Amino acid sequence: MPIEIESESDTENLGAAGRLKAYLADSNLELNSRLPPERTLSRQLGVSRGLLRKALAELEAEGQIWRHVGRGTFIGSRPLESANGIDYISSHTTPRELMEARLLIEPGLTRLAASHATNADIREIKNCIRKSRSATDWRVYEIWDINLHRTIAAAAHNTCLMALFDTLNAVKRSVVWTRPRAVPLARRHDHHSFAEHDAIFSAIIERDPVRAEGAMRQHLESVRDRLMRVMEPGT
Amino acid sequence: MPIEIESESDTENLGAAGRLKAYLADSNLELNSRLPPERTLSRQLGVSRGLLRKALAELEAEGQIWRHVGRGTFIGSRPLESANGIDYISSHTTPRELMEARLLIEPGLTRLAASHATNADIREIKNCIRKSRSATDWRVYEIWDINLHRTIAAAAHNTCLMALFDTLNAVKRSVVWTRPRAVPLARRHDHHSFAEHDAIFSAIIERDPVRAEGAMRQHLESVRDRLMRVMEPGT
DNA sequence: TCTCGAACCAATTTGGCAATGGTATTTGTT
DNA sequence: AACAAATACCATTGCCAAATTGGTTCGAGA
Repeated sequence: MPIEIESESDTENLGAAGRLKAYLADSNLELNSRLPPERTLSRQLGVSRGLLRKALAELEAEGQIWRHVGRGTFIGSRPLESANGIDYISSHTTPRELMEARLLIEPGLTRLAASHATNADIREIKNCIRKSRSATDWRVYEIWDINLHRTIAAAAHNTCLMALFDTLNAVKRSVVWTRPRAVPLARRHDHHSFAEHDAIFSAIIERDPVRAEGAMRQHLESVRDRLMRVMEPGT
Repeated sequence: MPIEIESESDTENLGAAGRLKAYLADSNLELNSRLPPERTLSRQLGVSRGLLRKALAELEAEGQIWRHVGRGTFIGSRPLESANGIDYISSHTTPRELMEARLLIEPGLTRLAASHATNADIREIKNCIRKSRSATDWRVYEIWDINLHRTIAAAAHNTCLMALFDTLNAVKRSVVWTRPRAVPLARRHDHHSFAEHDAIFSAIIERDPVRAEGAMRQHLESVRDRLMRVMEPGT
C-alpha cells in the first residue's frame, strides 16, 4: 500500500481538526473506547501525524479525549488516578466530614437492610448486639459496635455499597483516632447506644425500612453530637 | 540423580508432618518468606508429594502458612485482599447494585450541595448544563452530563463523600459499559434529562436542599428505569 | 517558517513460557 | 481392600522479551 488514494467525498478540503471531528462523528465510538493509534489514524485521514497530534491536543484541551503513553487515546475525561485510596482520604478529610458521610450513607443502608435482610443476617445482628451488651471492657464493646454496623451494612446485600462502607470504616480507623483522645469512658453513653441499637434492630426484624432508616439516623446524630462535644466546641 | 540416599540423622523415623516441622525449625525462615515448591520440598525431605501436601494442609489450617496457586507457599497468615479497590468492586457488582448505590448517595450529596454551594460552584454547574445542552453529539453530551453530576457532588464540599462519589464513577466506567449496548440514541430521553437537570439546578440556586434532593432522586430513578429497560426486563 | 517524514524514547500492553498449587488417574504395596 | 507413590494434567501466576503507543527531536524540503 504505497499511497492511499484520497477519494472521500467531503473531507478533501478540510483541515486536520475538521477531518478528525468528521471521523469521530462518523464512527460513533462509545465513551471510554479507544480510537486508533496516531500512526494508523494519520494514514486513514490522510493527515500528517504532526497535524493530527495538534488536532488531538485541541480535543484533549476541551476535555473530550485523554491520552496516555503506551495505552492510547480514549474518549471521555481522564480517569483520576489516586483520589480514591484510603490513605488519600484519611489525609484530606476531617472527623466532621467523615460523620457527615456516615450520616448520609448508613441510614439508607439500614433501610435497604430492613428490606433485604435474611434470617441469617438478623441472627448475626442480634449476636453483635448481645456481645456488645455483655462487654465489660470499652475496647471489646467498640469491636462489637463496629461489627454490628458492618453486619447491618452487609444485610443490605449490595457489594458496591458494602465496599464504600468498608472504605469509610477504614478511613474512620485512621482519622478518628488522631483526635485529642480525652475519652474518659463514662460508661454512661453506652446506655444511650444500647437503646438506639435496639431501636434499629427492632425496626429491621419488623421489616420497617422507614423506621430503620430513622433509627439509624438518630443513632448517628447522637454519636456525632457526642463526638463534636469531645472535640472542640467551635467545630 | 536416580535415588536419594536417606542419610539425615534424626529425620529417618519421622512422618511427613514431623519432617516438615523439623525442616521449618531447621531453616529459620522469616515471616512472609516463600518456602520451596512442593515438588522440590518433597524430594528434599524424602516424602511423597501427597503426604507433604497433607502436612502442609495441617499447617495451613493452623494458620502458620498460606498457599496460592501459581505463587507458592508462604510463612505467616494470608494477606487480606483489599476489598475496596475499584477493580474489585467492578468485578463483584452489577449495574443494578451500582444504580442502587448512586440512588442512595447522590440525592443526599445534592442536598448538601444546595446547602454549601458557592457562587463559583453554581457557575460551574450552570456551565455544565449549558455545554450539555449545546452538544450536538451524543458523546459530548454524556461527557458534560458526567461533569455536571461531578460538579454537583463537588459543591457539597466534603472530601470524604467526593472520594466515594469518584469511586462510584470509576466503577460505573468499567461496569455499566459492558451492557448489551443496544443504545439507539433516540435523542428523546435527552429532553427528559434536560428538564430534570434544570429542576436540580433551580433547586440548588434557590438554596432549597429538600427540593434539590428530591429532584436528583427523581432524575436518577428516571435514569435507572431507562437503564433497566435497555437491559433485560427480568433484572 | 512551517510541514512532513523518520527515528528515537519511555511507558504500557501483549503473548509465550516456565513455575506452582490443586486434582485425577494409574500403579504398586501391604 | 486400603493406602501410598508416581505421574500426568489443569488453572493461575510470575517473568521476560517483543510489539505497541503517545511524546519528542532532528533534518530535509517547500
